[in-house]
Amino acid sequence: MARALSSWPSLDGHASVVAPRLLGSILHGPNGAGRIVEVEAYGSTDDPASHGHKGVTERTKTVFGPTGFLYVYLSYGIHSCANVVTGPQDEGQAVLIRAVEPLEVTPEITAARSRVKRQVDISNGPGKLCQALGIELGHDGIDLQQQDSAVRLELGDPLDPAEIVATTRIGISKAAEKPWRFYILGNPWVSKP
DNA sequence: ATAGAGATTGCCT
DNA sequence: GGCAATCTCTATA
Repeated sequence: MARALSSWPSLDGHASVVAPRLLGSILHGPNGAGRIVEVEAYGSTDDPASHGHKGVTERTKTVFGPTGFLYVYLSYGIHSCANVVTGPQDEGQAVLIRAVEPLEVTPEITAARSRVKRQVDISNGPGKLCQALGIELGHDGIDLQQQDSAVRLELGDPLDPAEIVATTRIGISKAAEKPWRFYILGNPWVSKP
């Protein structure tokens, strides 16, 4: 039995495998673009901390959709957080983008993050980068591979493993021991080096 | 129906 | 360092 080929083969693996592969890639949003410097993997049935763990809901249906699509959810009822759907379709896996380094701090980004004091506070957190790049709930479910999407992903070459740090995830209580947070060693935009 | 936790952030003391 | 803001989902009645 062959299953349908993924439209984006390099993302068609377990989130914990795909996550480090996304480091160094460019995320484009309405306000500008940023280089991904920190991510976290969320699995499905193997990961109690994942939104996909308990099956499809109105909020999480995108996670069970095609690989390479954007999953945006509202965190604490306030902040948008952006994820890349990975893994075989219908499994409910995704990679949370936790921090980006802006390629250029555009006027739109500055306006969206006008209260920051330190430069890195523009986008060194999952809610912050969404606000900076202009990613909102309404972008949930769009195809990151399409060139004309409001939010899209430009895959870069895989980084040297020596540049990547793997450690535990932040802000969760379940499955907190899994080393599924990945960031670029020495990058100042990482939220918690 | 109601209560409580949650992949966060920013302002307060 | 503490805590409010405020949406979604789950558990309990």
